[in-house]
Amino acid sequence: MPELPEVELCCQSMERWCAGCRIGSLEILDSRVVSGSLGPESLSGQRVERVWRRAKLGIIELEDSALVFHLRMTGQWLVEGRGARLRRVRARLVITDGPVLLFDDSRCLGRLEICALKELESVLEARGLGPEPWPERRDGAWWKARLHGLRGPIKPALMRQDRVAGLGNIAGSEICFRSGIDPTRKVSSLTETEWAGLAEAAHRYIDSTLEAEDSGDLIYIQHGGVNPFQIYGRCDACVRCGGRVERFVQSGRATWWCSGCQV
DNA sequence: AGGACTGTTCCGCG
DNA sequence: GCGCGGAACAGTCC
Repeated sequence: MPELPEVELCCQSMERWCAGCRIGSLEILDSRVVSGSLGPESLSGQRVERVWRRAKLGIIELEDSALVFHLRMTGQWLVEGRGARLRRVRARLVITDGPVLLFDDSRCLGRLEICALKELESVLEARGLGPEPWPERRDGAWWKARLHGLRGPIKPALMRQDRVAGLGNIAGSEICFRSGIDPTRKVSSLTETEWAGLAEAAHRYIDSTLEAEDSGDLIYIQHGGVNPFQIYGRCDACVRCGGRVERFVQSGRATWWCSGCQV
């Protein structure tokens, strides 16, 4: 469950489950998921100070070290023993006087990186991430400046982690739809009014997705959940004009759009 | 059987 | 430098 809103909710849950508690141990069941300058054993006995998000990364900050996780496509943290369907458990994080947290990831694309706390800043910096689009209010001028110089279309530009961090393929389609902008429009062609609308749409997309998904356990569409999005995955009629929603491949990723609403 | 999938990284081409 | 296509990672779901 991989974009900014899902990672944000994951970090909030992790914070509830383990902040203030101590790590018993981190057991790595699949060595492919782990990397970093420290080994898993270095986390044992340390208190969890906080869990926070940067782009699509989650950071479990401890007294002297940090566990940075990336869920990629199919990773998730689950509480052991709650009956959730497990696909592939790659690591177990045992919390003293707390739950056992499972890092479950069917495709094994997700990663855990362990580093010293004093290295955390440089570890994050090495990712080359742009600034956060949320929760701070960003205006049209900010967005225009962030994407300035890109010659391609707006939708893939929104997914550039080095320009604005945290937006993914779903967000790209959703923000274009909500702001009424054709996803194939060149970045350089957007007007001031459109930048302002895009800024508003980005913030509303994140807020409303958080609200829609913050109902206990997040269930993804293909697992029988309700589609919380306005355009993404909507094979049926457009929610605004009733017209036909189209899907096409752009920069190798699916883009959903309504030709009636997006100019 | 075959295609699609919310992410990232790498390579090659123009 | 830039953008894009494709592949890779590896598995599940339809």
